[in-house]
Amino acid sequence: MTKPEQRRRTAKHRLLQAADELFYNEGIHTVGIDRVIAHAGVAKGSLYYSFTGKDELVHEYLTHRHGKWAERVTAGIEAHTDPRARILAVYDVLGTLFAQPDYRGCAFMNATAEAAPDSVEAQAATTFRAWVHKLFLDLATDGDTDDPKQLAETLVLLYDGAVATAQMDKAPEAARTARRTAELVLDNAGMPHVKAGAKAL
Amino acid sequence: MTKPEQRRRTAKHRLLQAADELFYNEGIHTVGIDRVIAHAGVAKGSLYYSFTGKDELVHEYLTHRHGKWAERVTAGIEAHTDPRARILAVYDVLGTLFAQPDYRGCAFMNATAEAAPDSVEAQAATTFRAWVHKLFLDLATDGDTDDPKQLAETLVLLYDGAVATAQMDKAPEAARTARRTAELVLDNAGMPHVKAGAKAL
DNA sequence: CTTTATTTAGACAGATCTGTCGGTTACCCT
DNA sequence: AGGGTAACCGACAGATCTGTCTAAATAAAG
Repeated sequence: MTKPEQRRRTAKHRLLQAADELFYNEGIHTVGIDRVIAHAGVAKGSLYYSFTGKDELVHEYLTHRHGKWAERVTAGIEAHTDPRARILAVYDVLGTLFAQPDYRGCAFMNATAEAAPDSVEAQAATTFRAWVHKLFLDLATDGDTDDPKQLAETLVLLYDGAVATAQMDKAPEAARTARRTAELVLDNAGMPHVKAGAKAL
Repeated sequence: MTKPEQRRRTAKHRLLQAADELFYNEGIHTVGIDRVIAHAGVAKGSLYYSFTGKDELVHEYLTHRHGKWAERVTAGIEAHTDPRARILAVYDVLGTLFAQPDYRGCAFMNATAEAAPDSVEAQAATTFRAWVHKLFLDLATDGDTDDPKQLAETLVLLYDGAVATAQMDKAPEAARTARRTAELVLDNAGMPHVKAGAKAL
């Protein structure tokens, strides 16, 4: 709006981008739609033309966060073939996340913190958590261990621990701590070390 | 208020109690002072007579949470003398916390999620985190290990992981997962197992 | 070019939220 | 009894927040 430069993307897209930045950085309840439309450089009418209301905007914000994060994690995993390396890769991706200067924790944990039990936030958080669990359960099942389910639970806990510690203490190194501990857990579960190459990519 | 029964405790005390319940269960930004005074059965004037404003109420809410939790953890620790047992006791206390039906995560993590950088919430969270780190660093130093600092970091990560997982998945068993993993970490750090009794309390 | 979809600006309603103020009532201590 | 503190009630100001609406400008598409 500031300048009559040609409209970059659609209003809906810009709203989503503004919502992503503001909701993540400052919290969902904290940020009003006035702030969102101002940051997007868009009229208020466009928000209610593109979305049914703030709830839908929040829902799409979380959905997109989920999608982007899943892509990033999947890419990190798929760079390796060895089951053990694929698991550890998740914590390396976490490390790159924590290194971002604007890191402010998991969008779903933060949303849950201020969400009512049956809100869109809680809904999105539930499907996100299902994804996290499936992720680690699949990875753990690919390894040759006694109790992949318990292993997966432990890996999820290390994942959550890294995310929370990194946020609360502004400590990006939590990713390495989690990774180191994960290695210990994998050793204990009888997950074999890398045999040959697999440094793919 | 409902009945003219003799005033139970002071208005300030009831406000604090109401704030504790509502802020913890529903979030700080979500709950307005009208809800707080209604739940406390107290006039609005009493709030601004006892506190300078909502911020102070929030600050005292978090301070009291900190104090009560510290007491509880300390009590759990002091039931043991063996360094290893004292560390593991923390995760057992977490287990009793998660078992509470109203458990909704760490008040300080939740507060941080919706807090501005220099808010009272952020302030209280900082001193809480300092306490957590000192707690584990002291415990780790008491054990006879090579790198107590790194050990403490790992234990904090497991603590945070348990707290976060238990909240997100409504999974109280995360405490046992964290404890099990902590044992593994302690073994690896060369922390000796219980020699004799210490099953105090 | 003409129709349709998208976007804009701003005013407005209705709710809610924090904080203030004035006047009144109950309690405690001396 | 008297004086001060604590608590009450309710109304109000001012801000903010979600959502609606109108009417016009602009883009896209046939």
